[in-house]
Amino acid sequence: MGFDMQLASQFPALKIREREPRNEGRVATKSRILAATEKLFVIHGFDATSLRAITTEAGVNLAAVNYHFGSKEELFALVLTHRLDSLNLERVRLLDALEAKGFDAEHTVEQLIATMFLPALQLARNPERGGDDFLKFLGRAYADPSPFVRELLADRYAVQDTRFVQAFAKALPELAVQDLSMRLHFMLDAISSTLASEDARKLMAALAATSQDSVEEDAAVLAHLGPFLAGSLRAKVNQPLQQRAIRAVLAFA
Amino acid sequence: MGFDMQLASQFPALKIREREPRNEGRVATKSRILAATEKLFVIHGFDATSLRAITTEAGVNLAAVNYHFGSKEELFALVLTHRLDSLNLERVRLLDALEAKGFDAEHTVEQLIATMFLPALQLARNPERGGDDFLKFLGRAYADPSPFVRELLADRYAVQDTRFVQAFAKALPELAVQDLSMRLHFMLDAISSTLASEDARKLMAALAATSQDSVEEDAAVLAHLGPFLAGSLRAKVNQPLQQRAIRAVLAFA
DNA sequence: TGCAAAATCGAACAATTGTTTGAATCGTTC
DNA sequence: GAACGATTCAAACAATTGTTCGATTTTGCA
Repeated sequence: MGFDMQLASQFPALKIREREPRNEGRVATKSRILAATEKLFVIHGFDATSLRAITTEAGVNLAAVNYHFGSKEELFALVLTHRLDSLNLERVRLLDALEAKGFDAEHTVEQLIATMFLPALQLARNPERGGDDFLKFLGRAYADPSPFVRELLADRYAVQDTRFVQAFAKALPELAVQDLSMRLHFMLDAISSTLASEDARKLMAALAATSQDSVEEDAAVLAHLGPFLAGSLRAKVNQPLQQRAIRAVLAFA
Repeated sequence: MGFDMQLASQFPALKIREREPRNEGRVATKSRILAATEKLFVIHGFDATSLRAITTEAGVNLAAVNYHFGSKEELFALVLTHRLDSLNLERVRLLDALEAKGFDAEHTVEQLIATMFLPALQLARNPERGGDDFLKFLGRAYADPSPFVRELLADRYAVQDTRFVQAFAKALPELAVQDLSMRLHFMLDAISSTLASEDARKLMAALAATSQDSVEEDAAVLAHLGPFLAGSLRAKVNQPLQQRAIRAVLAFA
């Protein structure tokens, strides 16, 4: 799977032995730890997941984590970025392809939304890439109060975020940057916390259940997500009639 | 006061009398703990906030928490529910008032959204009720992985949630329950995680900054939030043209 | 003022945390 | 088979956690 190569490129400072692992045992220890980490972080978060819980789940010695990964934080960062980087690359690749081809003038927003979420949907259906467990993990990470986790995510997302913000700004020139920024923020917050929430994920699974093909599933989910999110992005601000309606509520407070 | 206390502890023989009114001492200890707890939970979350950090911040003895509140969990529950209950009561009261008066037929959704969020906006401006620190705290609590926190919130919100879901369902009869449920879920997730995020809160503050009056501030924020959220709730699903646009994206994946 | 109850205090508790150590074991190469 | 590095292992590390204890001080009411 070439995990060690990714490992080395992402964390050059990490102490990794020169020698290629030749037996199955070493690789198995590392990957068992990674699998157990992903599983347990999903459930309990970063702080509440102990190394002992991880090593017990993985069936390896406690010291193995520090030996192979250096520290708990490095382990966490590796588990997170390992899959997240490929997800983000795919997102940007898709955006590049769409921009090269040109968007449908009428549905640029829907297409941008589809571009943002399609890679995640595909990842969710592929157990090899972590499946929907990883998405849940990602959602948890977004909500994690630990400053270390927050900084890590901010770094990893900074680049691709600006790409999409620019694309949306171009598609919605009539929307003030303030409003666009707020709405995109809402959108991403909603998506990420939804990924972490069990019932919402079941709901989305139900939306896709009617379809057979996996491509059809994606299309079905996006057909529900897209208009909903696009509607929020396109809404006009500050219409006088709405203002009056809101003041009717304020009158009672 | 702090000076006298220091003197008294260092030289008990001096017996300095700080003639405080009866309960003031007790209440001061309790409320100082509550204030410190709110502040620190906001920053670090439930697990990562130690009782020692709380008691140091509050300037009280470590044992005071267990003496006055029983346990860390009970302290947390008290801090949370103390303010949350009044917030939810206000929400439902406002909903009752609006339903009694009758909604504007054209803007029921905007009015419902205003009803949901106005009490929170008012609380945010009132330091006596916790100010926006409490909202931030609430947002954190929503995202907390600790099962104890999640169960606590589920209990507290179950009742009022159904009230609003029913109201929205009545206002949006053409929307499938599945979709309404998903969209409301998204909306609440977005709001709660936004409350916990520093930059998003500044953004909302900027929206309100143009106004003088506090009522005008609320109106301004709701004028930006309302259409945005209402737009998402009202969006039509599954339009053929949008379907085609989405498939254009799928073609690249 | 005196006395019981309430409150505060320092100290220690047992449990758990991430990490380190040094010896034992395994696998590969000479 | 010997040597050597990589890996595993049990054990202990120091630090931090929530909680409890008994003594002391403060307070409220007679």
